[in-house]
Amino acid sequence: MKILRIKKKKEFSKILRAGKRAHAESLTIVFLPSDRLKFAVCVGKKYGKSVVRNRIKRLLREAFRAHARELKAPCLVLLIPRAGREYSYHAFARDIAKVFKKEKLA
RNA sequence: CGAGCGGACUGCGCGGCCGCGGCGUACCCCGAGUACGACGAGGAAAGUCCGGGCAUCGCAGGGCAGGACGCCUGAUAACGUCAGGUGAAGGCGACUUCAAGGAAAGUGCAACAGAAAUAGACCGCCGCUUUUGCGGUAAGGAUGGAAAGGCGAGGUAAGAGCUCACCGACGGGACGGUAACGCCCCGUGCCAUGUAAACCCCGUCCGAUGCAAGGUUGGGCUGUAUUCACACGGGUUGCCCGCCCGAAUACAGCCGUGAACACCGCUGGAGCGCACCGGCGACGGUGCGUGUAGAUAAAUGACCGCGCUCGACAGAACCCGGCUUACAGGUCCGUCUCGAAGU
RNA sequence: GCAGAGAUGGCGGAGCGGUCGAACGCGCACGAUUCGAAAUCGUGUGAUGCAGGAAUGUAUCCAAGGGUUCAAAUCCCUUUCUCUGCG
Repeated sequence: MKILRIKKKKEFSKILRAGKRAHAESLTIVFLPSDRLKFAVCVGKKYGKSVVRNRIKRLLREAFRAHARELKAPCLVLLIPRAGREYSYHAFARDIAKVFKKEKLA
């Protein structure tokens, strides 16, 4: 399954309006069933300087990529990290897997 | 050996594996396809504080207003930058720091204190007069950031550049230097505080807007209304003059419609490296070599192994030249400086 | 990315070279009024260090650091943070 990016503003507002939210310790996941597998990460200015924001985005993208193959059905996914002091790949990966299992997507 | 000063450089490395970005090549089921290949953030990419390129509006013509800079000479595309000097301040020294023009063009301001603040007599001192006042005086006291150069001697009723020496200031001249300025000589008893990062004066410079600039495609027709060639409307920098345009704007109807989109701008440029030549230097010239990010919800990460000093500040967004600020450490250079010891 | 504005007591917000620790309003504390409360009226009210039994006195502080000036919340420079506009 090809992994695509969500880019248009219309798609973002559609997910935020109709999607389902799932909360974990390190992040919040918003998802909506669709015909294609697409995702995006949401990292605004409140998370820190550009270096910090880029770091968070990379970790989230990598964590999602690692677990995306486990998904049964294609859907639109939005990853929103919880603002804090420490951000780690392992925490993100663990929580993504946990949410997929809990919501019976995987 | 210890403590410094100045300058230059560097900014974890190597291997494996799964991914990311545009580019090139190949293949196919031609599509936001697949495979392979080389390449892929910084010294500050930052702050946006200056200067340019570039682009559009315009025509850039003038005046006023406004802004920036400010010792001298040079470098440069340009600068508020850089280099070499001058002066002042600091350091034993190597060296470092400085918005460093003009206060006899004018205006303003200088609270409180103090007798008095750009002008003067409170105490004191001296003379006259006799209960007190009048005059002289800027040595001393007291206030203040500042009280009409400082200090010593002469002089005097007491004093005072009143006179003289030295220092300072101002004016003139000679010499050296492109110049800032330095140095020497002569003269003037010395017309007079500070502030120009207060207004200002003098000199030099500045059109406006910033890639969300801007360009390509983004349709055509009809009707109505308003304003208008005897100076009205619109545009032009804040204002005035002047100049430019001849049409502009709004609404309605019909067909057309991806449009907060796509492509261009978008990286070959005052480019980088080396050598030689000119120059104290900034820098310039010549020759040879080199091809080195270009995203747009926005590319560098995860895991494993090894090494060590255990990895700081930090992420390109049109491009350059500077400035400023942040930064774990490490390396190199100097007929550099001071101190100690030895010879 | 580009352009611009601001930061003053617990909060809002004047002051823009001297008498300014700083107007005014809100809040807070105490008092009056009331059986009690609200409303109203009056008085007071910044923080920290040092001295003092206390009253009080004194030094520093207007985002932070430096500069100009006799004197800076105010003028100049640098930094930090906050806010606004721009197809």
